[in-house]
Amino acid sequence: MEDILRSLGFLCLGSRMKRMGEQLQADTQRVLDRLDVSVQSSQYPLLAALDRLGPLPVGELAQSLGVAQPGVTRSAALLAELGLVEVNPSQDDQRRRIVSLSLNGRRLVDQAKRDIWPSIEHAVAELCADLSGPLLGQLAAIEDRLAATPLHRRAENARVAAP
Amino acid sequence: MEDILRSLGFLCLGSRMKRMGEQLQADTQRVLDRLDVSVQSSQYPLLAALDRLGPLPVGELAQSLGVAQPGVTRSAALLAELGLVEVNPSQDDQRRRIVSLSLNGRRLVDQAKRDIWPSIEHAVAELCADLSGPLLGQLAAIEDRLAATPLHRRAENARVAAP
DNA sequence: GATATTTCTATGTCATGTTATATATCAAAT
DNA sequence: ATTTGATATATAACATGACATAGAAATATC
Repeated sequence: MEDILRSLGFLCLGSRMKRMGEQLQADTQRVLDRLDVSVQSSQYPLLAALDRLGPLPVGELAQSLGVAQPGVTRSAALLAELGLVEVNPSQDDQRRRIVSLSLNGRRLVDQAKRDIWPSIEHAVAELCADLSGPLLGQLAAIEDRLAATPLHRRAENARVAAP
Repeated sequence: MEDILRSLGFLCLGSRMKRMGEQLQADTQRVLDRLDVSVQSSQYPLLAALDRLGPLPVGELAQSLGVAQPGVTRSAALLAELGLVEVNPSQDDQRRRIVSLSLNGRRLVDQAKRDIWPSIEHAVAELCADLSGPLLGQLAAIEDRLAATPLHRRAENARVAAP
């Protein structure tokens, strides 16, 4: 069955990248499910940003993540519901709401950094290893590799192989 | 302001590709808006598939596009609402619903193929031109180029430059 | 100092993707 | 021929992205 997005080349590159991204996120989800916390894989960048940059107001968080502000407002509310982040008004500017990791959020991130993220990173790096040449070719190669061995299986192997 | 997805490298490649795909789609939308039809850029792959492969049942269309079947059911219903496709039961198998371009859909695709798609394809190709090396580097270069000159402006230039 | 403007966050609406499941039709098996 | 199972599509429920805009708070202007 012909893959139309691939056939269309540059014309539908946006759709194709979005599709690949969703695929990668879904596969990543399966790895993350080992942590018994019901956080979607798409929420981890926000947690990672807070881990890396410290508490941030909503707007700056949105900028760091490269998404629109309402998305951050909603994600933060969701994660606050789960008890992973706290949202507090800023001292000096009452308009700003500062998002920060809660104690549980801190624990989750630390555990993920130790137990899960390295194997994911390793699996994706392997997925993209030894690729060269034009972008479309590399994307096709990644799609083919993913079809042959899904990411979550690569991550398992990485975990087994790790010392 | 640090771009977290970029900093995280392989770990959040999925989120990053999804973000880039959405950006490209949004930019493409602005080019497509010249056609006075309210079709989202994400619907064009479906139309292009029908143009390229001819009438197809829902399931095969989903496979060709690499998306789940319910998405195609919904998109087809939407495009049928707009009068761009027709959905008819198959002769030999009453379970199957065959999706095909309507007369208006045919017209729209022909116009897009003539007036719009070439400039989009050209703009995206230019965006990705002269890139080499590892994937992450190429993605960063594309992000930088897009930030410098959005795709819709590249497409305009392409249109002006074309003979 | 009152008013106007700007800035920041929240909310409403929509688009589009997913999974799980219901429904309808076809095919197979007894 | 009737029942059983498989297959195709539709629907429901949910997640997450965008944009537009409302509301609150800060800042600027007069």
